[in-house]
Amino acid sequence: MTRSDSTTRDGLLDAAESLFAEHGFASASVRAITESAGANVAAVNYHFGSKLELIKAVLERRVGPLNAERLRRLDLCETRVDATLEDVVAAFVEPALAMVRNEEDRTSLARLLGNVFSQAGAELRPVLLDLFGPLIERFVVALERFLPGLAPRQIYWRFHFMVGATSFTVGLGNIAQAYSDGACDPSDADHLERELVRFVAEGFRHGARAPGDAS
Amino acid sequence: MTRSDSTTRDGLLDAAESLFAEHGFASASVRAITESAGANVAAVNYHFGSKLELIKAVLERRVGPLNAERLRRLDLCETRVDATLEDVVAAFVEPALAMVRNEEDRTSLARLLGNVFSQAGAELRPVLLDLFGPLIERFVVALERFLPGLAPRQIYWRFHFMVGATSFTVGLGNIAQAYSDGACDPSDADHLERELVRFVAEGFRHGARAPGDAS
DNA sequence: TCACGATTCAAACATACGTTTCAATCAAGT
DNA sequence: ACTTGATTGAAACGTATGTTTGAATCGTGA
Repeated sequence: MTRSDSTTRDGLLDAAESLFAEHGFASASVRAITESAGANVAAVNYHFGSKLELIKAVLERRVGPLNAERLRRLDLCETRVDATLEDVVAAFVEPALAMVRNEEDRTSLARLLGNVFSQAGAELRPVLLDLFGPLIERFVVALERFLPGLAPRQIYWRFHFMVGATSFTVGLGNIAQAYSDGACDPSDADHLERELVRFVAEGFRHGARAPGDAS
Repeated sequence: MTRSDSTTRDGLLDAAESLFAEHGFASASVRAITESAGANVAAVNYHFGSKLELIKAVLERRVGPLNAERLRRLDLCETRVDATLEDVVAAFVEPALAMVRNEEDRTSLARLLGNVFSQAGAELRPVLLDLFGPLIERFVVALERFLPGLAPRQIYWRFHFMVGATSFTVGLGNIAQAYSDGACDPSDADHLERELVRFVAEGFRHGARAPGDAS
């Protein structure tokens, strides 16, 4: 059995992802993870070297494809002349929301990624910056094209607000259902997507000139 | 020495707050907290009963006054006839940002509150809903007045987005400085406040009629 | 001065943690 | 069938965790 199709390894990643999402990185123990995966306690250290490396592997397995999809959609925005600010925002937001879509297991990957920044200790911060840094650069450049007249710090801050609103919604959208007495329905993904994209786009837009307006 | 002016008790709250913010609830140990407070290991269990009760006490000490201030400012909005949507948003956002303002110690209370929702395990969720439930109700009612024509679920979702953007900024505003190459300066609180309030207000506003317009 | 409740202290409690060890087992290659 | 390297298993490693204990200490009112 070669390293790339080890079912134990994948089982550990799945179990770890689920338990990290449910209890946080620190509180999900190696023992709970290996037991949930039906593997031996030593399996984590054999396949990944340490718990920290396990965390990195879990993150990279999800964040990589997610950000790749975001960039793919951003590319589309930049080639089409009729693209709008909403399209750029959707390129960032929708791939994240798509992970919660039709996801019966709410304790899984979605909440994990939503809370990744908040839960990440100092040792994970560099890893996250590596994973998100290039993405941020590309998005800010694209946004500048759609938001002439805004200072860089304004674009960066508003981008930050977008990340916050998106992460919070992906990670904790289900609690909105609780405190709104059911008015918020996270399973109505179409409505949620539309609301979030327009909320963010309008927030971005204010104070900027129309794209192409050089006045 | 009466219970209300125990310097050990307050020292524990201070130390716990700082360490919770820096390492998270799970990773900050009772031993590290008591040592940082210059107290005995048993002090936490003597004064609070358990680590979980300590966490609750730390939260209530900060969230109580914060939300009281938010409601005080919301009252002002509801009595003044010339209040705007921006004022309502500011009533929610600014008291939170004020905690980071002029705060040299970035590892302290601010980040703690920003990440409270994400870090809270299942056992803290009810506590948070108790602390924030009434606040949310009041704000949603106030927002409905300024946003006629919006469905309740729209107001609730956008409120959710506001909480996300605010929490993320309060808790992790310093990382924006990192990935923006210094373009974002969290110490320029005036600019940050203005940007966040307007971002959120414009996000709220879109699709609603003007206040008082019954068409 | 004494007594009493409140508080602090060092020490130990039982349990959980991440990790390591090394023998047993397995899947292929020869 | 035998060897070899990869993988798994049970057990133990050392350390850290939250909590409890019981004696020592403190402040204060009688």
